[in-house]
Amino acid sequence: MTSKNEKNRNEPSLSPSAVRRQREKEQRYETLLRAAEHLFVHKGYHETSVENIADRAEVSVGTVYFYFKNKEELLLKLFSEGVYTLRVILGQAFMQAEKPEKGFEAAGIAFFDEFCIKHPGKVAIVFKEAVGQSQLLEEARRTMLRKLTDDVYTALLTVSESLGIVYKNPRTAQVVAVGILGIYERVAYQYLMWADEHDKNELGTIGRDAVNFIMGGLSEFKA
Amino acid sequence: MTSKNEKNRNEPSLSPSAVRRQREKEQRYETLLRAAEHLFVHKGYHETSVENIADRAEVSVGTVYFYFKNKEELLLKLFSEGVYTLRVILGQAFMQAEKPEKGFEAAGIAFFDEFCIKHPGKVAIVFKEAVGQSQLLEEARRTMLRKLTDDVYTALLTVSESLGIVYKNPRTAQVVAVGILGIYERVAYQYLMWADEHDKNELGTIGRDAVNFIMGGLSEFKA
Amino acid sequence: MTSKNEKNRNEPSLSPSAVRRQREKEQRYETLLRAAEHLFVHKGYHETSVENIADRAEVSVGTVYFYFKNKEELLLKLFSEGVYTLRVILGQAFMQAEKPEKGFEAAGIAFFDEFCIKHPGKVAIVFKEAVGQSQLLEEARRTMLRKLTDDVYTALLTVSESLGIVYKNPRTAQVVAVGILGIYERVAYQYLMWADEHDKNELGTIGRDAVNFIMGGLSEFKA
Amino acid sequence: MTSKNEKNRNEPSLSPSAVRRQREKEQRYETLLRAAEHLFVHKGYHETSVENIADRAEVSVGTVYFYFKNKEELLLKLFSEGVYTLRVILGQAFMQAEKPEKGFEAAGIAFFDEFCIKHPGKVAIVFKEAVGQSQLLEEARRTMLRKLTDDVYTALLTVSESLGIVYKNPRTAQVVAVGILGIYERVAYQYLMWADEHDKNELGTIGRDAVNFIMGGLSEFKA
DNA sequence: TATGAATGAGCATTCATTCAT
DNA sequence: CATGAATGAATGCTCATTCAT
Repeated sequence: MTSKNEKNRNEPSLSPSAVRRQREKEQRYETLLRAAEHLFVHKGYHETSVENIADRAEVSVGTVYFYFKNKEELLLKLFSEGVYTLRVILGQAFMQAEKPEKGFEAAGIAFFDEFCIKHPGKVAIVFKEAVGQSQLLEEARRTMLRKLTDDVYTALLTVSESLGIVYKNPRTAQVVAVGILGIYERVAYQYLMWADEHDKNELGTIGRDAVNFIMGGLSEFKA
Repeated sequence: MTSKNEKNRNEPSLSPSAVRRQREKEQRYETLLRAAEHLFVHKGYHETSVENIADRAEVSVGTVYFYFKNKEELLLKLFSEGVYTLRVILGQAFMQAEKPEKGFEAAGIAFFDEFCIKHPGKVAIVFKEAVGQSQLLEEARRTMLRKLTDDVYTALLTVSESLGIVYKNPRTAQVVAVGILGIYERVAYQYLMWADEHDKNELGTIGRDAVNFIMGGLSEFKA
Repeated sequence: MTSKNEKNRNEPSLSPSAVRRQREKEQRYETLLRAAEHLFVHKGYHETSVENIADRAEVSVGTVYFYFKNKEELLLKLFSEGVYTLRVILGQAFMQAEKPEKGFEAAGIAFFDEFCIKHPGKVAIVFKEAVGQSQLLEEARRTMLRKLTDDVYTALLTVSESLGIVYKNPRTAQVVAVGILGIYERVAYQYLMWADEHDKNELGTIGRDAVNFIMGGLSEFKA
Repeated sequence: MTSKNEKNRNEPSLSPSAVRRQREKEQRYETLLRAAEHLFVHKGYHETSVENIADRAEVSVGTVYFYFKNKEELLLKLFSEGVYTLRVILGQAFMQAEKPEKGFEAAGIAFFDEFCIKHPGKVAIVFKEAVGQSQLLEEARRTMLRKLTDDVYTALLTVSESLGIVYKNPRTAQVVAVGILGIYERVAYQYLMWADEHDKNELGTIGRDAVNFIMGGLSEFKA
C-alpha cells in the first residue's frame, strides 16, 4: 500500500503457491461466468441447467455453488457486468470529445463499434435474457437501466445546452433520453440477427445512420 | 357472408342448444386467454403454472389443454393477438390521415393513446413476456416483429417520398424504421413503470414528445 | 344427516363411479401414510426419501405430493394420528371404569395392551421419530404432548380426590403426571426392543408391573 | 500419575514447544466438541452442517475431519460424554450416602441439581438429539442406555434389599428401573421447556416431587 | 366436453467428505 | 497440522402433460 517494507508488515507476504491459487480461483470464477454467458445467450436462461454450466466450465455442480450463491446470481452478475461495460464505453466516448455534440455522436458510434461488435454476448444478456425472468432480476434491471437512462439524460442536457436547445417540459428531455436508448437497443438487437446473415462491416453504416437519425431528432427541439 | 340457404349447405343446421354450446365454447377460450394474460403480466410466464391459469378461469387443468395445445401456445396466441391489435391500430391511424406525414404522426400518437393506455396487458406481453422464453416463441417473435418493422418501413418510405427525403442507402431507411419501433417500445415500457407513479394523463405529452423527436429525426435526411 | 330424502336434496347424488373414485382416493391416502410409517419406523425419517415412499406405495413421486404438501407433513400426520389414537384408547379405558382409580389402572394397562401391542409403528412414530427432526415438528410435538399431559393430569386429579390425596403444591401433581407419562414412554420404548427378543405375552406382566409402581407412587402422597 | 523417570520411558521427552502443541491440540478438540454441542442443541443435528461447526470453532472444515472421523462421531462423542457425566454424578451421589435408600434419593436429586441445571446442553444431547438420527447412533444409544439402566437396576436391588422388598419376578425390578429412568428423562425434558418460562429455583421442588413419587412407588412392592 | 388424479422427467440446491498444497 | 477448494451423489420438489372416466 505504501513502501515495499510496510506492505510486508501489513499483509502476510503471500507464498508463491498462495498467489497462484488465488489466481486460479479468479480464473475459475471467470470461466464459470463465460460458460454461463454462452449458454444463457444460446439456449436461454431457463433452458440452461446448472449442470450445463458446470459441464461447459469443466467443473462439478458443487463448484458452481462455491462461486455463486445460485443460478440467478450468475445472470445477475453477467447483467451488471454488461451494463457496467456499456456505461464505461459510452462514458469514455462522450468525455473524450471536445464538444458535447461530438461526444454524443461518438458515444452512439461506440455503442455499436465497441459494445455490440466486441461484446455480442453482453448485448444479448443486457437486452434480452435479463428481461422478465425473475422478481429479483427485474428489480436489478430496473435499477441498472435507470442509471443508464440517467447517464443519457445528463449527457443530453449538456448537448442540448451546447446546441441551444431548450425543452419546455423537463419530461420531454426524459422521453428523448429514453427514446435514444430504445433506438440503440432495438437496432442492436436487430443487428444480432442481421449479423448472422450479413457482413459485420455493415454495422459501421448502421451505427452512423442511427446516430444521424438521433441528432436530427434533437434538432427538432431547437428554438 | 352468405345467404341462409348457402349456410345450410355448408354447415348442418345447428340446434339452439348447439348454438349456445358454441357460444359458451368461445367464451371459455376467451376467458382462458384473459386469465393467462393477467397472470403472465403480473407473475411472469415461468412463474405462472397451468394450474394457476385453470384456477383463475375457474376450469380444470384438463380443460386448458382442450383449448390450447400447451402452455406455450397460450403465450403465442396472446403475443399474436397483441401484435395484431397493434398493427390494426397503427394501420388505421396511418390510413385515415390525408397526408402520409400526418398519418405517420397519427400512428405514433395512436400507439400510446390507443394501444398502451387501452391495452396495458398487451404491451407487457408483446414487449416483455415474449422475450427470451423459448426457442419457438423467439421464432414467432422474430416473425411478428419483422412484419411490424415492415409496416413501419413501408409507411416510412411513403412519408419520405411525400417529404422529399431520399435515402442514399436502402439500409438507412431500414435502420430508421427499426429505430422508430425501438423508441416506441422503450418509451412504452418505461411508461408502464411511470404509469404506477404518475398521472396517466401525462402520457399524452409523452406520446407527442416521442413523435416530435421522430419527425425531427426524419427531417435530418432531407436532401 | 337427517332423513334420507333430505340428504338427497343437500348433496348432489354422486354417481356410482364418483363414489368409487372417492373411495380409491382415500385408499391411496391411507396407503401412502402406511408406506411412510413403515419406512420412517424402520429406516428413520431422514434416511427415508420421498422416492422410497412412492416406491413402497407403488405410485409416482408426484402422487405423494398430490396428497401431501411435503415430506414433513407425512410425519406430522402420522404423529397426530398416533397421539389421537393413544388419547382415545386411554380416554375410553379411563371412562369405562366404575371408579377413577380403577380407570387409571385400566388406562395404564390399555396403554400396553391396546396401544403398544396393536400399534407398534405408532409407538415408534410418537416417541422416537418425531423427536428433534424439524422446527415445525418439534412445535407440534410440544403441543400434542401437552394435551396428553393435560389428559393425564386431569385424570390424576380425579383419582387423587377419590383416593383422598391432596397435593400441597399444584406443581407436584403436574410433575407426577409428567412422570407417569415418562414411565409409559420409556417402558414402551424398551418393550420395542424386548419384543424382538422375547415373547410378546410377557408384556401383560410388564404393563401390570408399571401400573403397580405408579399406583404405589401415588399412595406416597396420601395425607 | 507416574514419576518423571517413568514418564520418560514411555514417551519420548517432549520439547516445550511440543508440549504446547499437544495442549493446543487438546484445546482444539474440546473447542470443536463444544461448538458442535451448542449447534446440535440449538439448531438440531441435521440442521447443523460441518461448516457451521468449523465456523463456530474458528477452524476450517478440514480440521474438523482431522479430529473427528465424521459428523456422526461428533454426536457420538457428545452422547457418550453426556451419559458418562450422568453416570458419574448418579454414582457418586449414590455411593456417598450412608444407607442405600438415602443414596437412591440423593441420586434422584443429583440428577436434577447436578446434571440438568449444570449441563443443560448434555440433557438435550442425551435425551433428544441422539434419538432416531442414524443406525449407528441408535446402536450406541441402546448400549449406553442399557448401561444406565443396569446402574439403576443394580442400585434398585440394593435399595430393595435394604428396605426388605422382594420382587416375585426379576422382570418386575427391571421394569421399575426402566420406569424410574423414564420419569427422570421426561421430567428433565419437560424442565427444559419450563426452564424458559419459570424460575430455575423451582427445579429443586420438581426434583423432590419426582423422587418422592419414585420412593412411594417402590414401597408398593414391600412384602 | 370437462375433469382432476396420476405421472415422471427434470432441476436447483445441499453437504458430508476428500485431498493437494 | 491446517486449509479450503473441489467433488458429486443424493434429494426434495415442481409442473407440464396425459388419459381414464
